Amino acid sequence: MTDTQLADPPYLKGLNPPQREAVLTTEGPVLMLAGAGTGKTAALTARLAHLLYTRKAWPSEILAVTFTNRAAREMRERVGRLVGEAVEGMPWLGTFHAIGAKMLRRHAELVGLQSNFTILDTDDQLRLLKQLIVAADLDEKRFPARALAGLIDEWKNKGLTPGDIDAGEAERYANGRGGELYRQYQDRLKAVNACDFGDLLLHMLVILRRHRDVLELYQQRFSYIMVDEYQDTNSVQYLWLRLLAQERKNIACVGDDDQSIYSWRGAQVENILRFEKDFPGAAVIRLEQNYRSTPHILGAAGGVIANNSGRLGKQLWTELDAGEKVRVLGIWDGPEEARRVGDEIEAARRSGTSLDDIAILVRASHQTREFEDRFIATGMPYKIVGGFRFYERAEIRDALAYLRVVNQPADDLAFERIINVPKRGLGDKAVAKIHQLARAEQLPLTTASARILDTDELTGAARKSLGRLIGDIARWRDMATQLPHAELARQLLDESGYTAMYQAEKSAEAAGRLENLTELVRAMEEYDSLGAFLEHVSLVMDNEGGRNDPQITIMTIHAAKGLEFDTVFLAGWEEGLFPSQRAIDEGGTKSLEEERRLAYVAITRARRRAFILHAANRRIYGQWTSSIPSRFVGELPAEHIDSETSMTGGESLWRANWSERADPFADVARGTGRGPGWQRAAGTLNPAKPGGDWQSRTFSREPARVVESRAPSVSLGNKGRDDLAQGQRVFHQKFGYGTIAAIEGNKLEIDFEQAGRKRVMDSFVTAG
DNA sequence: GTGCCATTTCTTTTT
DNA sequence: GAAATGGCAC
Repeated sequence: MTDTQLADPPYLKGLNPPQREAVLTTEGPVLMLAGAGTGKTAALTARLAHLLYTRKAWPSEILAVTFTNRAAREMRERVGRLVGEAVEGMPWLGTFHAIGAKMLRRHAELVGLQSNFTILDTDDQLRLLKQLIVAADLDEKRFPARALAGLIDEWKNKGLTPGDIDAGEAERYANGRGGELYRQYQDRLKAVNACDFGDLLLHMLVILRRHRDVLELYQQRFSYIMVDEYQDTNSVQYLWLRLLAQERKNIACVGDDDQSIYSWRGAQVENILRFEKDFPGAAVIRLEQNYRSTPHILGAAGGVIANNSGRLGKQLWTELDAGEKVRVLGIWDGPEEARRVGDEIEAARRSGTSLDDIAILVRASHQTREFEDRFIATGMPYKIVGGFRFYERAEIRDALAYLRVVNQPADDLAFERIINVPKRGLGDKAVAKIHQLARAEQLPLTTASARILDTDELTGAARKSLGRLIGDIARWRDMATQLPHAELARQLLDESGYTAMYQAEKSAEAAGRLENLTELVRAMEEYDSLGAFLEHVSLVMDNEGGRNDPQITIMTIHAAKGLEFDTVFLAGWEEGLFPSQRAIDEGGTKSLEEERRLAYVAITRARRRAFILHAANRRIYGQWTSSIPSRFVGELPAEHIDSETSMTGGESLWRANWSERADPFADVARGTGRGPGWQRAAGTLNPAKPGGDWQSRTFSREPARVVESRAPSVSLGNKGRDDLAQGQRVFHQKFGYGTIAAIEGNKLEIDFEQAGRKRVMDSFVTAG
């Protein structure tokens, strides 16, 4: 044993030369090109440990960014194992969004927010946008909120504020009104002291650009910057990093261009391809020894990805034994796929593989269902990662909305969500009135509600129940300062009648929802404050509720990135599903190459055994449709796979349908008009069946209905009114004409000709 | 204002 | 096939 080995700190043990180089090259820019399974995380964590161990930096001086919460958690754990307690002091290890949120809370006022701003989820975001679309007198059918949300997200990912949107960009929504709506949306967010996911990064970028002092503060603080999955950074993230690294240039980025699968979220593979230009003199280190997979698995994955163009190119190699070939199974339909996977899992379990080492990976989250049905029937323990997540469940979001209203009075979206849940007789009419007042006076909905109670705008029942709600909220806010927040949540759910609502409903579903609420309250106990808990919830949509007995993991390929399993089942490798129809129809080669990278990521998750399945028939939108095997199946090198089919009539029927065609994909690729490809594929399967009916259905749409003008009945600025005086005749939507008897601030006492004397807000009347 | 039934749309992928 | 929306009766 040599001295150097003796002197080696523990974190260098077992690292190969390039990995060591990556760890020890601490100064200056470093690009680590790390293929799948090449020990990238090991190198990254060792690097972190090295910086701490050699006292080059304090834990709080290292910025370490990951993409997923899981990756952040894993890194924290692994670093913890290497350096112990010190990891506790690493406040800047996390996802881009978590770090963005943390910074933004400190500087919120610079972009017109308060530091307790709410982070909106997609649901809130869509509701808000819908309101704006309706207010702008647009047909929400023709211009769906989703489309606008996607566009705004895209802009934010590019680092564009409303001011940066030119006419050409704005043209992409509602005949050029996209920019205007974007601005309105941002204004509304500010008004309710909220921001969306994109804002966490965009606001911070704006701040770093505009405020030199803030930028310098962080440039000083972060002696070292590390970025995981660099190939998935989008423009804002890139600009962010470039600003922060500009001074010291100690930035280490890790990535693999072959695993770039987030371009739909604005990721720019170019960022990684351009790194050496951005940071001249960068050390480029390649990790090419694969420690994860057998040669057959690597060969299969390599054969597929080789069909892509413009790759940086890496030569992955392994010392492992050849192992088993990848098995390609052609089966009849979706249920058989689930059955077949279940059987194979049973067999694997009998031969000693733990269920924890097995994963089923799918392209789209709805595919998990088929497996769930089967596994529930056979009693196979499984867990679904992604898909429907804990914090996205309706009851959880309702409960959170209550807490948000308590935590942040201006949270209008949360208030809207719970105002009539459980039902308390406050329907559209009442809500519209509150809205009207809130808009006219620029008030949060809760304040507007309190004010409207002073008037006769609302009738008996509604008024009473709104009064009670507002009173409750005030009381809960009071309680929040005294009670532990979990206890507050318990009482709140009780007193609001929310739990009672589900208790009254005696279904199994309701029981599950109540359980979820209990779990929510339990989870809250782990956080220091209500604010901290809500922050966690909005950034981490998953609840890592601990279960320890072995179970199979079912998840999307996207969710699986960065993970590995002994045995992996890749389901649904059919044209139209994987690659997805969208990719085939719209994105051209670029999208198809991304799908192919997804296939590459999928295969390389496997350590020892991989199964690839494709079904001939599948139910899509509730209709049975035929599909042909994915082109990626055809790209698997023959020497690395074993194919079999369980189709009736064996290989022959399969061949009769597909193999005789020179190019089985020609029909699909050519297409015959718009519409889902499986329908086109079905058409080619069954030429006798006319393809016209669905087409005519698509095109014989009735002309879009003209939406009635919904101009606000009262259009007022937020200034007090100087057009009203005692004795003046005024008009009120509900009470009709009347004469002002008294004015008290913005409250009016009016003698109505029909309705008698009432108190109303001035914003509800027009000078008559 | 609420509840029930008919019609329509929808499926990528995540922070 | 399901979930969300829209129309209609109570």
